[in-house]
Amino acid sequence: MENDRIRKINKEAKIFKALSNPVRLEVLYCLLDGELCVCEIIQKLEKYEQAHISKSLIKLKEAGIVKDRKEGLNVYYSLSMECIKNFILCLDSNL
Amino acid sequence: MENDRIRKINKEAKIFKALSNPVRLEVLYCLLDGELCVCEIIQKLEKYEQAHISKSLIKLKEAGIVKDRKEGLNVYYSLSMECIKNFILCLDSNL
DNA sequence: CTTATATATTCCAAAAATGGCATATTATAT
DNA sequence: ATATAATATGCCATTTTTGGAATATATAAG
Repeated sequence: MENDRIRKINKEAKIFKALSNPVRLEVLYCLLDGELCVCEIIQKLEKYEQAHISKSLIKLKEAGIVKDRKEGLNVYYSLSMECIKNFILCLDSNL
Repeated sequence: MENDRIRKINKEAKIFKALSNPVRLEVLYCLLDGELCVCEIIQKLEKYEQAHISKSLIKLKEAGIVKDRKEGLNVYYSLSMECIKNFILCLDSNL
């Protein structure tokens, strides 16, 4: 159906929108090598506020780019799309 | 230098931002199979205004995603990054 | 039950994106 | 010089995003 195509495009647009912000990209970079808890990401990106990083992760999650997993007090995030990592690395080597 | 990293991230964010809009994505889809002039894109996407499509192409161009080539009255646009097509196709098969 | 730690949420003003409409530019042909 | 076709640009009201500061929630430990 034509509507499927439109739904797909909108979903893709949402993915790209989630990636269109430098802070969210930095957060994503942190996850390229594997799962991290929020606190570890906060340590790596200390220049940003905790709330900012939390919001960034949630936006990435809503777009389906990362998934999360709760363990005690911590929440662990990791990439959930193979495509994304490849693309980021491809961009990286071409910019 | 650390600044290089930041410049790179900002450039990537710009690329993602350019792709974060459904109309611009539809325009990009038109170009996946090769070069087209603006008038051909307008025909394919007749539901959108000419000005809207023109602006979309320019935004994609500013992000470095497409390049253009003038020939008489026409302007031909085409993809300028290999990564992008691969990523779009990968997304497409996973959504 | 109180405290501490990790993470998420709310509120909000400033900044940026969106898209419609009108208009401008550029190139070609007559 | 004029007309026409293809494309780009400017203006602008509306919507959306951004990020800071404060606050809330959840889990664990004492």
